[in-house]
Amino acid sequence: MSGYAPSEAARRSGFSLDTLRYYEKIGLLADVDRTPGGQRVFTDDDLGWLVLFRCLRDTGMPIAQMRRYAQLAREGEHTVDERRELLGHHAARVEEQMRLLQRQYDHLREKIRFYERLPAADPGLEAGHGT
Amino acid sequence: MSGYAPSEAARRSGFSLDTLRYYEKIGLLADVDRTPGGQRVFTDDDLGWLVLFRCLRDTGMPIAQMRRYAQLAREGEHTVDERRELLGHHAARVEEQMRLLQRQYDHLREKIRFYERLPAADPGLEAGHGT
DNA sequence: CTCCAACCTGGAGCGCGCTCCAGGTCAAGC
DNA sequence: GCTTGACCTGGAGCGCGCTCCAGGTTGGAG
Repeated sequence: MSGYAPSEAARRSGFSLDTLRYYEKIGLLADVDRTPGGQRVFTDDDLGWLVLFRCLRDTGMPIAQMRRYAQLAREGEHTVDERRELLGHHAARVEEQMRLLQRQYDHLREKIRFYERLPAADPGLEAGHGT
Repeated sequence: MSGYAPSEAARRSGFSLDTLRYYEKIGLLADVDRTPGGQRVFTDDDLGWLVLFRCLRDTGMPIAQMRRYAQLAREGEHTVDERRELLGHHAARVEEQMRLLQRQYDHLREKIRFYERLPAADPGLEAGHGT
């Protein structure tokens, strides 16, 4: 149920092996278990963290902030408020990001609609900036 | 109506002066007008391009692809199909990007809801991976 | 005519998030 | 016991998209 080889953890998390090692090196993942010989063994808990990191990364959180979150979580219960605030602020930024993306997507779609009306079009419609 | 100093173009486009020069250097903006003394003068058409570049950039298009688009547009009418296709493919990627962002945002919100139920909570609810 | 802020060029440097490499170790299957 | 593929470490390198710098020029205001 628990105890995954590095390659298995990579497969399950979708991060590369190098990225997993990198995340440990910079302190995102801490205290990863080892075999007596020194090879990593990832737990379900580690995989849970990786799911979270993927979520935060995909929503554009810089690694420094993920590190801060992870450190707070390791410090224990008394950092709960700060963690909630950190995630809350991030969520607000993501909302803004989504609005911007939607707006620019609409622009893009409009531009494409312009092209789609062209085939039957009069030359002379060229509306600047590359049509 | 037309003919903006660099600083004015920067203000209007939201790109820095350095970025404007960089975009010209790499061939995104081509044939920017100059004063006899060599200083740039941006036209409304240039600003139109910059609006487009901002749209593409904000939606995650790599610069190399913007360059390709701009070059096609400069080559004339016969590249219209390819340009439409390029934008269409990009739009599809953007849609995927929006879906992912939404999904991860939902995850994030769920995590935050967990924190918001904590204040009145029993200790012992700590659900791993940093709560 | 003088001043000075805005502009020019070529090229180096940076911040981010990995990714790759060399040279060595570990461990499961035969 | 041997082989071999997965794994280890430390550190260098990379791709992207700018950003900054030095050292010099321009051009409008007074």
